[in-house]
Amino acid sequence: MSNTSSKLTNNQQTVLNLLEKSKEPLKAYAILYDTQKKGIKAPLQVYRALDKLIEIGKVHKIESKNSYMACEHKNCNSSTSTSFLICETCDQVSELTQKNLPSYFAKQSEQADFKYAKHNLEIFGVC
Amino acid sequence: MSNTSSKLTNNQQTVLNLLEKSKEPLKAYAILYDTQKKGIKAPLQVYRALDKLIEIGKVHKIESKNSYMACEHKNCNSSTSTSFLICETCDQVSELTQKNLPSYFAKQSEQADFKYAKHNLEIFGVC
DNA sequence: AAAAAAGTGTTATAATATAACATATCACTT
DNA sequence: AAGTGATATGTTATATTATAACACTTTTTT
Repeated sequence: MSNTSSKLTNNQQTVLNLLEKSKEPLKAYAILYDTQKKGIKAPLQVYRALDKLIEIGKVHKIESKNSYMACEHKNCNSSTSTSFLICETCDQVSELTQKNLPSYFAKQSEQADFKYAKHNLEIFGVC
Repeated sequence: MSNTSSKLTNNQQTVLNLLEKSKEPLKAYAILYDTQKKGIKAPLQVYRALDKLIEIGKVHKIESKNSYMACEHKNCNSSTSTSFLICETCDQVSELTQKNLPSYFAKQSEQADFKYAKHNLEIFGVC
């Protein structure tokens, strides 16, 4: 079965629903706490759901915060590059949607003899 | 005393020396292990040294790898933005030195009604 | 020398994440 | 519809990463 059409399992859907309702990124153990009533009982169940959701591009990890957020883009189905705007005042995170970032970074990388594959960009500031 | 002229303490110098010798970024507990002969015995000693070194800009954290590396730039004394080229083949990490990245990101951010302050960029590929 | 600031050493513990394994479910082929 | 392989689950235990708290020491400034 291809990733892009995969139906989510119960645990995956439970975690995704929670993340989609949240205004800020959530930490794994916060997700665990908030999904206990839905039958998720152990960290591994959360991490496994997150792994899959990240793999299919529905969720991104914000590395500098060890937090996870639902992808804001409709029908996203890739888990490659990510670009975030992280508000240091209100903790909200939004995605920067710049189609040309990869090519820009590819060019910059090339000047350093480096072959660009993907990136993670975290911009901090105030929204 | 100003940060820029601060002499390092023994623990700080020990950790910095190790990072400067290393070809790849090191994890905190690897640093701990490698500095035991120099008298560093507990995780906190490592983390405290790292905190200070990061604060004065001598060390950067690579968030996606929970690893730390010495800054490659001479006389670096700031701990603001960081930009890395991370080789997925050999695990080496180098810093991208692009003076114009901050202004580029500031411009991109502005288009999303976001006030840029600093950034962390991690580019993955092959060196 | 006194006071303030920064760093140390130590123990304990918090927070984040994965290993291992037995079982169950899914979805495709025949 | 049964067999098969891939994927997901539930569970316990444990690994990895990082900080809290506290008494003490050293350094810097006054």
